[in-house]
Amino acid sequence: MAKELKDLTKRSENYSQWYNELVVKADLAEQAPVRGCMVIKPYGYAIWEKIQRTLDDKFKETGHVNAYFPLLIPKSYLSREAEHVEGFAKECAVVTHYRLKNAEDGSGVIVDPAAKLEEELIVRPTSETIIWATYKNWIKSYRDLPILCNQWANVMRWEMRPRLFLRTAEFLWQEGHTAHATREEAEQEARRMQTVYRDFVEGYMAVPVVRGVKSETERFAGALDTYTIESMTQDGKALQCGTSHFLGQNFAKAFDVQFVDKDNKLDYVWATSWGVSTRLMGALIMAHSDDNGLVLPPKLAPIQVVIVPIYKTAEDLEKISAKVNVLVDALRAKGISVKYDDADNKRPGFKFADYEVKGVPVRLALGMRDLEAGTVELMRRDTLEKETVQFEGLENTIPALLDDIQKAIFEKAKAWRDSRMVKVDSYDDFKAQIEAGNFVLAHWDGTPETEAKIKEETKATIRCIPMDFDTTEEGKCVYTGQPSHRRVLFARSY
RNA sequence: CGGGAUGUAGUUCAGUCCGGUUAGAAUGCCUGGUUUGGGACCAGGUGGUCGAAGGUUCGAAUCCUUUCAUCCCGACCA
Repeated sequence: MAKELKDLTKRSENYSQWYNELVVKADLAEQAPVRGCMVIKPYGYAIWEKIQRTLDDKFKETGHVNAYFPLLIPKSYLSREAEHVEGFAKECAVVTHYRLKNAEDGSGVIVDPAAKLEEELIVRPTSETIIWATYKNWIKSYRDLPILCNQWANVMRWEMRPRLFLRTAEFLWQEGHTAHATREEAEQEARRMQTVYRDFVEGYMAVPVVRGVKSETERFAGALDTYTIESMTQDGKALQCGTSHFLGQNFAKAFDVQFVDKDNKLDYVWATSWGVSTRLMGALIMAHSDDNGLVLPPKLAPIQVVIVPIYKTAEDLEKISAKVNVLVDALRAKGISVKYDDADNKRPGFKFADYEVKGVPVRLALGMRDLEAGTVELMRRDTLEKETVQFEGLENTIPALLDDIQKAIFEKAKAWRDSRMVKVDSYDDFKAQIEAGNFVLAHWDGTPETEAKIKEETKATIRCIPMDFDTTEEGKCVYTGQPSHRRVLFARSY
């Protein structure tokens, strides 16, 4: 580990390459020796764990419980809901056999043809089908409702073009699946989880998002409504960070899940499903990082403060350590994650660069000069500003500094995103603004045909109909000139 | 699955057009020493069945055929 770590491609030169290099050099993940799959390395996983833990708490607060359903789904389940199959069939991995054997010519193991499965099994691309086949047995009466389950799991979608964190054949996620007695309650649940996601992504990841509802074509396969939160990457594309679906009674009907209501009438259950994945890591990286590497919001940084000693002799190091250890204990007592890197086999300059690539929010450097003057050099990763401050009292100022960095990162990302969200009223302007990498608010006649034409001609899709700000306004479709009652958000996307 | 490119050391690549000593560089890694306030330096060392299979040839990283894999641009997608 050394020079190879840094020397990132500049973001402006080749965004994809910069992103890939950053993921690898920041030690977050790497390509697995399996097609389209990813190894999440300990440092990357530490961030994911923080995301997991925080979200899981939010789910519990909103009354949800965790459960686990099988990885393998009988093929026939998938075909129960017509739209659902159509959406996922093309990207499913299929298990056809259950045994290997040694090849007779000694060339290794082969699939045993005698062990062919009667019915093939699908590696879950999502769990609606297996879960609804299970819920059928759990639900008889309105007294069994609502069911508010979540599962943390891996899923597999045989994607054509994998990209670390953003799109891999296998990914980790969380999928909530709820069952309700009434339509209103289910719709409310779907919207509630969308706001849970928004609050998390903005509050913890410091990534600003546009909350909205998907157009018919962009909807989840089998949903009546898909609610989304969309973030912006630094190359001006939209990234779907989380989705929450109102599934209506589609799955209940497909899996025959009926319950007896208070009036002793039989009805189908109302459903939602919602999820976020390790793609959030991609959103995080693409929202904040700079040419020096990752920039992590303090709330998710595995290491919030790193301390680097600068010394010549073992005695010097001892003196520095004695002083630093007191601070380390004081900070840890306040719940701050601190690393004192006194490793003797790397030089300070190397450590500086290394922790910069890894996005550690605050760095303290302490040498003999500081020891005599009672000072310390403090650098914040988001601005890269260095200043020499008094050592005494640091344990009191650092928590506030971390809060400050958290806010600053969000504000910076938001200001930048806002500056790239433009209203557009002509198709020429529309094309120019999309080409420039902006989010475009434009009138649309509401038809899938127009949506498809625009996508074909500009590669821009409707990301959502925004919900957090009012876009209601009379106007004319930017493409057809037909009347429109509100603007919708267009962008190119990942 | 269409269009383009590339497979040579852990990594990034040179060498391939025009076949010919023992296949190179940088970087990493290991050892020793000097260093240490922004990615150290010197010396020595380790490391490659040239993606795989077949063919042409006295001789193949280099030419031919087949195949596999990866990357980029599309289509698909959290």
